Amino acid sequence: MITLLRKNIEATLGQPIPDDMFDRFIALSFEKSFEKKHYLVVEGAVCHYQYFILQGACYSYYINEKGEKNAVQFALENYWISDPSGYFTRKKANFFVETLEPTTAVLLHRKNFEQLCRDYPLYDRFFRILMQNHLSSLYYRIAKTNSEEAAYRFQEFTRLYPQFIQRIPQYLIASYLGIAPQSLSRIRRNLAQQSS
Amino acid sequence: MITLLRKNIEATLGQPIPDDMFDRFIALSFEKSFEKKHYLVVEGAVCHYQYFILQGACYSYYINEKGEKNAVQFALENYWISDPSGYFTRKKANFFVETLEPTTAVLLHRKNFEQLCRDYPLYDRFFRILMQNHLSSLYYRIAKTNSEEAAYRFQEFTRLYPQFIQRIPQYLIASYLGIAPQSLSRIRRNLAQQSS
DNA sequence: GTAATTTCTTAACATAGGTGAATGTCCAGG
DNA sequence: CCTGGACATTCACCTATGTTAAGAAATTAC
Repeated sequence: MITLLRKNIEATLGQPIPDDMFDRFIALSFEKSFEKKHYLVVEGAVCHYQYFILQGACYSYYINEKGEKNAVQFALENYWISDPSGYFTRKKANFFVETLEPTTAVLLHRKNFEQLCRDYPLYDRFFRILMQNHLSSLYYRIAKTNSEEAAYRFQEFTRLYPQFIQRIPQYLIASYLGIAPQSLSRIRRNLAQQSS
Repeated sequence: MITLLRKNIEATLGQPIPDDMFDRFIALSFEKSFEKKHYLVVEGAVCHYQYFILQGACYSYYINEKGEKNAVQFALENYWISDPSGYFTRKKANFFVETLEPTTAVLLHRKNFEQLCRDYPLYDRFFRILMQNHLSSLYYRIAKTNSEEAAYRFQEFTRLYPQFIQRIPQYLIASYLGIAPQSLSRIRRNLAQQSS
């Protein structure tokens, strides 16, 4: 199952990596399984790990003043997830990360992440590219969120992430899109009627 | 004026850098001035440069199907701006970048950026941290956009970026916040009445 | 298998924010 | 100094989405 990680690194870098380089990653990380509804990261606590999902599903979210959950990111197999600002700055996490299914992940501690980058500068590059990709998709998302209607955003979401639709509860998708679950229900109904 | 760049790098890294390292940056980049309303990046074209603003102001935006401009990012002195996905991937830019004032910037070509990272791995780290910071603020922005009302978002914007309010036209701030310029006008009036 | 809980749907009503049009203000260029 | 264009404001009206509440459906726990 761990070969998924190697493939992820090589695909991101656009080149194969030597065995010793990958072995170093394995030596500095470890695999762990979690039950459904387990908190990987808790808001306000320090977030020590970055998670690469081998199996399962989880999501990060933030709770606003009114106490509403707002999904920020989803992660299935082959995705990385963490509290981006907390992990890198060692400050308190802004978001929660919680499993949606029984989940197995590779955990990389911040210290080991830094060690890894020192040992193999190619890992510095790997994480840089990972973040570039992340950044691009976030900009795209912001642009769409600010300028398109909810129905369009939902269609775009199903087009880009068809796997998510199957495995993630609808009320979380609604909050990811910035709308109420009832509104998403209504939108789905309208779209279904139109296409029939 | 170029010392602003050095300070930016050192502040981001959290450590001073040796002279030869900074000189290498100077050797691989160049300074250029632009008039107001000049396009630094054009959507659909390849974006070769990353810009560090020494003086002036510019913004990136995207145009949706209806032909509406949507501000994505603003940049004043001491800010970096580019088309994040186009610059790194060599693919076509998604966004425009345009000056709002006469602007002087340091231009770093993608090839030289890569050279720089090869010559000094600390630059790899610098750009990684730059992106981490960028990523954190984008996540924060998404979370707020999806869960807070426009009036709150505007107040948050003025709190975080008071300098922007002075120098950036209101209709662009409105589009950055995801609302119509008339709505921002209304919001400002309501806030002014409340506080008096 | 049944009860308890969580998620989804529907409907009626409320409201934030969009739209279009008119007017005002401020510059920059001739 | 005048004029055209860009930006900001206001208003009246409209629509997408939020809200509240209820019940249906699906999932989980015992």
